[in-house]
Amino acid sequence: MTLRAVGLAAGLSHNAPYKHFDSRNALLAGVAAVSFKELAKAANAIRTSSAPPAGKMSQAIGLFIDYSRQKPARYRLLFNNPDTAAAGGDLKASALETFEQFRSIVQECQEAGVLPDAPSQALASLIFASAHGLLAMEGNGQMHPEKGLSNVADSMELLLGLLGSGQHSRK
Amino acid sequence: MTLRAVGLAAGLSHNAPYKHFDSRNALLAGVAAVSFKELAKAANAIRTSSAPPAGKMSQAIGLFIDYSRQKPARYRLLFNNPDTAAAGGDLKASALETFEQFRSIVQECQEAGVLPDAPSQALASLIFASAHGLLAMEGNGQMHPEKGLSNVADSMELLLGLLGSGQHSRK
DNA sequence: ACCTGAACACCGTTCAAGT
DNA sequence: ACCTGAACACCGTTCAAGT
Repeated sequence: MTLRAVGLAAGLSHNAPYKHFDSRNALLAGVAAVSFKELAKAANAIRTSSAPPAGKMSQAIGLFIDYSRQKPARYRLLFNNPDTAAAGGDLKASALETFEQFRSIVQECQEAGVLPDAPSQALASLIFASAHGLLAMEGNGQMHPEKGLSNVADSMELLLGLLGSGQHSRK
Repeated sequence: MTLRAVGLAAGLSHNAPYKHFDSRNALLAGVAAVSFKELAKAANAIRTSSAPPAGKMSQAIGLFIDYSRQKPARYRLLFNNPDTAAAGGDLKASALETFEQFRSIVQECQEAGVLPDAPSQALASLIFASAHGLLAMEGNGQMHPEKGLSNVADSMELLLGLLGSGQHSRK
């Protein structure tokens, strides 16, 4: 993404963006902030739905997978960018809210006996990091069938299945 | 990394690199190729050591963690770069060999009953992707203690512990 | 208040020319 | 065979100037 292309797309000069943002990074931080707000909203809709815990988990994972595939550059901006991670304010708040929705779903799964006992934050972080790693590899084109890893969704199902087996439902 | 800096560091002109590599990407692919060869060698040393399977697994994970921390840019070049992933030849061969060493260690762990039954390739890919996701987040500065995820090694121990529990040693 | 145009210091890359 | 210097088409950023 070049600032010159942004100006052109807006029908303005190549440095018109500077009248609205301090720098290229500031513009990207603005984009990341509104994107994280959307994502937090979508995650909240999943968490507050009437689906069973395991269903919410699948939907949440699906949300990240779809986002990464439909908007790969945006996904990288949100989840694979040091500058975005270093930001504070609204951006950080929305990012933490998104994670909190996910953590809450993990906790529901634990209470339903489909995920093992462990601090829900640590387990949620681990599951998210796994999805993130798989999506990063897919985005980089590292998903070779030779590695037995040709599908993010299947890999996440394997993970959740292995974590879930050995659990007993406490319903 | 700029080609001009490379030329300067070698005491040559800014475009001397073009006499040895077709482009900036080609130079980076060359660096990636030798780096993957080193990594494959280190992974092989771990696999053929006399440590128990679980110990080899810890050492292999530690190898990636140390590499990411000591040479973060190199780690990203090897594991987070579309151009590197798209390369073939020596580079691809060394990358696949590194993965094969890791897969073999995973299989040993399965046979020792410390990792669950599953296709070893799929399980190895999943475990590696998890480590990769955690390392990417650490490298981006996304490892906030607020998320209960302040340490890559601890998170991987949690993963391996959860995968291992429910297994019975078959020795 | 918002925008433009020229300019600056960088890039990767190309190419003619040197030894 | 290997290297250099000038040049080209890009960047992000700055700044004086326009309305």
